[in-house]
This record gives sequence, structure tokens and C-alpha cells, in this order.
Amino acid sequence: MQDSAGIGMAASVGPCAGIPADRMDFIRQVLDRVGDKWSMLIIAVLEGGPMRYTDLQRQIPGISQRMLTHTLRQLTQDGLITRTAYAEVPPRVEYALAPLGGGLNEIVKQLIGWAADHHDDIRANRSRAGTTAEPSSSRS
Amino acid sequence: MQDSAGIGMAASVGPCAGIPADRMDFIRQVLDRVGDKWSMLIIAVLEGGPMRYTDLQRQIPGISQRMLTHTLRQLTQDGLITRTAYAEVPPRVEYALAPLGGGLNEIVKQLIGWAADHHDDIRANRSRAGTTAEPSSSRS
DNA sequence: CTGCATCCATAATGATACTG
DNA sequence: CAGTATCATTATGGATGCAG
Repeated sequence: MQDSAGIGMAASVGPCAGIPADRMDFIRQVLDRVGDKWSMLIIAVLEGGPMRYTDLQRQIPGISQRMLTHTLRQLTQDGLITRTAYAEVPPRVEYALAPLGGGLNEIVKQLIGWAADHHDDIRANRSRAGTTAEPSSSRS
Repeated sequence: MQDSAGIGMAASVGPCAGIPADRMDFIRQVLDRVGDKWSMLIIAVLEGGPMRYTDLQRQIPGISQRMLTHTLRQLTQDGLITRTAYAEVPPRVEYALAPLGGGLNEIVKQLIGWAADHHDDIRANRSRAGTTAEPSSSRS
């Protein structure tokens, strides 16, 4: 169901509080896909070029074969990455960024850049852990 | 992990393949924080201005109180958003973007923009569900 | 080598009822 | 209104075995 007309309507949203329901709709859909721990990580790792299954497993410490396989299949189905299987012995399978995933990678790179700039701040803030802004009263 | 087949190319994982371990380190840390479904969504929703607890719950369909509370607390601890509690009756608590979260919001907005442009493509690709790229003749 | 299937343990999350 | 507490469901990780 193409909501291209709906996007046009939602595009003119002002600075009012809240996001139109239709916009919230596909935001949710996208975050459901790439909003997990592994998807963006795989996208980021694949920026360096095509990679084999075991290479990815080695590049991403902590990921289980279950999740690696699952996430790779999901990203492939979504057209974000390509899976190229060579009928050889031993089998060789290479995963690479698809054009669509390349576009997403641009966003991911910015996220990583932002992380590099502010992860210190985040860690510092997290140490305070409990600092609640108080408006006027002294007790909350 | 023996590269006995002697394919050769995969073994020499040099500079092109992947991300340095130290960089991978904080990428993981950041994605562990904002890489979940709800964090970025809350950041995006908060762009419109300060919001109360129930407003957020209303703006984000499908989120449970548990996750809303948990994510809000986490974002607050990380310094991405601010929590302002007014000692009134009835109680009123407003959440707003902190400067740090505002910077992240810029990334999130781009992600949303990307989503708006390509969510159709993703859905189309997902429908195919099984299209495996075939080795285009010349490789290796 | 590249996966997939399964059992099990542990988180993460959702749903509901309840409290200050 | 703004949360907390508890339970049920799901997601994920770990290990193992198996198949193409």
C-alpha cells in the first residue's frame, strides 16, 4: 500500500509536539528492521568490502551463529546486502552491501561519527546516574 | 580456523576488511544504548518539544509502561534527555531533549528521511524473499 | 566452509494489576 | 499522572549435532 500521497501531507509538519501517525508508522517499521543490535553493526562492518560468513563472525565478537545467520538473512531479504554463493569446494559465500544498504551505511557512519564524538560525554553522564533536573522545588 | 583450501584472499584480511577492534568497541557500546527499538523513537518524538509521560505513551503506540519507563530512565542517565519533575498535584513530569540528544536527533532525522525514501523498496525486496544474487560469471 | 535445527538457560519485552 | 511490581511470552545466546 503506497502512501506516497500521505508522505506529502505529512511533510508539512511543523514544530508541534508529536509525529503524525502515518509517519510514525514507517518509522516503526524501519526501526524494527535496523533497530536491533546486529543489523547496523553488520552494515558498518561490510563497508570495508565483501566479507565471508566466518569473517563476519570474527569481525563481530559476541554474535552467535544463530543471530548472524538470522540477521544476514533478514538484511538480504530486505535488499540491504547481497549474498553471493559460489558453487565451489569448499563453499564460499560472500556478503556485500547492496546499493540500498550503502545508503543506510551513510547514516550509520554518521551515527558512528557522533558516537566517537560523544561517547565520552555519555559515559560521564551515566556515572552521575540519578541526576534529575529539578524545576524549582528542592525535593521530588 | 585453518585456511587450508588456499583460497588465499580471504586469509589476508588486511586494512580493507572491517573495522579496527578499538573502534568496534565503542560502536558496540553506542548501539547497545540507542540501537534498540524505543530509544531512537523517543528521541524522534521528543523533537517536537517537551512531553509528559502519558503523552509519550500516547505518541508511541505499542510501547509498554515498563519499556517506556526503562528507556526514559536510560536516556536520562546517558544525558540524552532531561527529566523535569514538578512537585505538584497532580504530579507532572516533562521529558525533553538534552543538547546531547539533540545532536543524536539530527542523525535520527536522517535515518527517518532515509526510511521515508526507501521503505517502499525494502518492502518490495522483502516480498521477493529468496532472491539470491548469483555469481556474475567473473569473480576471483 | 556455510549454514540449519534443536534443546536449554538467560535475558529482554509485553501485559496486567497495583501504588504514591 | 507517573510510575512500580509481578507474571507470561518472546528473543537471544550457548552448545551440540548434522547437512549440502
